[in-house]
Amino acid sequence: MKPIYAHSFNLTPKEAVELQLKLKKNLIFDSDFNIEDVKLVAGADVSYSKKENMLYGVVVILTFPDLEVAEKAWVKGEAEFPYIPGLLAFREGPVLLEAFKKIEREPDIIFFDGHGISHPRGLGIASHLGVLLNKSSIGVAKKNLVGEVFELAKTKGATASILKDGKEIGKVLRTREKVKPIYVSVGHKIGLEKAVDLTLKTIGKYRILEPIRQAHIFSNEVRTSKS
DNA sequence: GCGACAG
DNA sequence: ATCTTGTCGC
Repeated sequence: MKPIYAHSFNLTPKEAVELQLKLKKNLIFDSDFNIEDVKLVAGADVSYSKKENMLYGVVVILTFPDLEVAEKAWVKGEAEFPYIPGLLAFREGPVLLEAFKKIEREPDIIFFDGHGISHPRGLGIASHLGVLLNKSSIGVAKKNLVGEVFELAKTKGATASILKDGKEIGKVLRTREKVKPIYVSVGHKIGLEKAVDLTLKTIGKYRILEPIRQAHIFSNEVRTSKS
């Protein structure tokens, strides 16, 4: 995969915020995305070596709806931007984009480990990289970042709104009965209902959806064995 | 000023 | 996220 847009990630936090506001204008919501046409889904994640200050970005391609791993790519790169809530894409984006360049198969959609538009300025890592790659994307986080989260039933598949300024910016989703929920928001080129629906369809036997789970496992493998 | 704060 | 041991629960 190749990004259609490119920009420097070598920015100050203030410049990064300004860029987010510009990139946000490229977001497309609720396009004619069809879950029935999905053949391949991607999961992207990053692991970090504190000792070496290195990031390991990985992309895993899974078949859909069978969820079998079909392709993997990884890239090691120096962590040049600090972790700042709201600016995660500037830390993890570079190494993930390099990993996407190595991927040969074209996924129909990408799941990112982090938020989409459920973000202080409406442009989390899933939205940001979705725009640069011109690809449908969904943000799936394990913790909330902004907005008010409502209670949800204990049953698998239960959802509740994440509201900010009176608007629904994402959904909390229970992926397994009585297990902590995950936080789903639109990244790019898809609507919230379909994003939640597709996320639920990528749940295997665990709390975390298979695309992200496999990416997480793989990123830890490359960090601990191939470094 | 204070508290919150994806990975 | 990483570092890091044992421990509680299905």
